Amino acid sequence: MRVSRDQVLENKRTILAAAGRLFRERGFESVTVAEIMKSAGLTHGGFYGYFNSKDDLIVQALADVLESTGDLPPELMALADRYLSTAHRDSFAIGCLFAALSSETIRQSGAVRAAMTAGLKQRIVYLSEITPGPDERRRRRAAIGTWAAMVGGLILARMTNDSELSDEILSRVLMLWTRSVAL
Amino acid sequence: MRVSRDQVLENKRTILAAAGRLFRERGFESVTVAEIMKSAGLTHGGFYGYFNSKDDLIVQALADVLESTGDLPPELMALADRYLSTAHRDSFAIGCLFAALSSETIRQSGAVRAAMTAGLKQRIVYLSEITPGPDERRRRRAAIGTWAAMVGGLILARMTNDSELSDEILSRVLMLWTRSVAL
DNA sequence: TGTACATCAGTGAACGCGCGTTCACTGATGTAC
DNA sequence: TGTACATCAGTGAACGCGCGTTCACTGATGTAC
Repeated sequence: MRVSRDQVLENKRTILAAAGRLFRERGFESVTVAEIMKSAGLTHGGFYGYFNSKDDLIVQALADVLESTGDLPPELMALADRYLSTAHRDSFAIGCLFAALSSETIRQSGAVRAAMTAGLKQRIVYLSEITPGPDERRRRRAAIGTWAAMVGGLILARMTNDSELSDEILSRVLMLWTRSVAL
Repeated sequence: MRVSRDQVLENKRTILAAAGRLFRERGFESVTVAEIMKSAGLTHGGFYGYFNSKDDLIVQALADVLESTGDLPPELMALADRYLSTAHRDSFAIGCLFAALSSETIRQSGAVRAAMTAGLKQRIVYLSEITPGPDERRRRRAAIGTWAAMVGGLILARMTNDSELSDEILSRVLMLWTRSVAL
């Protein structure tokens, strides 16, 4: 059942996208290779034609998600508004990789952590650019603080099973640093 | 090989402490029941005399860690200084539960998430008390923002495998909100 | 352009292995007299 | 207080099950003429 070369390329993209979604939804460990392949419309046996191991897939899937950042708002308020929205909180599968997988990444291989680190650096640079401030050092410092608060807020809002507290965390984190940016 | 009732109570404490350490170090899934029991000086077969399941142990171990908060500094600066220290970043096993397990907790059972939520509420209340501010609403809002930034900062600092960036995140998050508190 | 063969992407059964959980057994602790 | 028996915490072998990974096979694609 050989398929065309174009089909191979498309299959790889499909597998990576499925893995990116599933990992964010359920974490690295509980998602199986067979599930990912099925989600991509294939059987598990073909997996090792595309990747050396599950770990190899994780690295490539993370890089894939981090590269295709989608449409980031070019303005800080809009970005924070969207990032700290209940919609983002409730959509793991297509949401922020850091909020979904950060504490699991800690225990992954060096290659996985390197992929996440590269993405983190990109985001800090991007945030620095759209953050107001008198000079680059202070803009970068503010950007790191903002990013930490947003990621931490989203993670805590997702962690709790008390929906009222969850909403409160999102809105208060947003409110708090909105004011500090306005200063 | 029956043991005394006092020994039973002590064994349970030992098991919970070992589980608390191991889970923070390596996550819920990759730590095995046998490992936990061995770490407590017992064999795995005895596990189900103490707990109904691994999930039951997770719930109890989290509650155990969250109750024995240890010695929290009564002053905000000291707390943040310690929380965002490189020492805390590098000691998973005895460090903050939220930074170590937050994104894994999201996928756990309702009972596990409830245990973490209770701990989260306690911390927010405690932080509100030691946070300066004109009224309670604003102190609580500041406390939630501070906590989000601290947890997020620690998680991102642990996630990256670039030690320079990691140090930078810790120090800049600390610096940033130190200034906002001082305002 | 059409045909014959070589290549190789995908299939699905099978493999080890490790894990959570169960269970018959052991022997020290607790109890009744 | 001392003795005889019942209890039950702990042991370690065994069980299913699911997972990552391998492999012989299939048949459509790509290539050489």
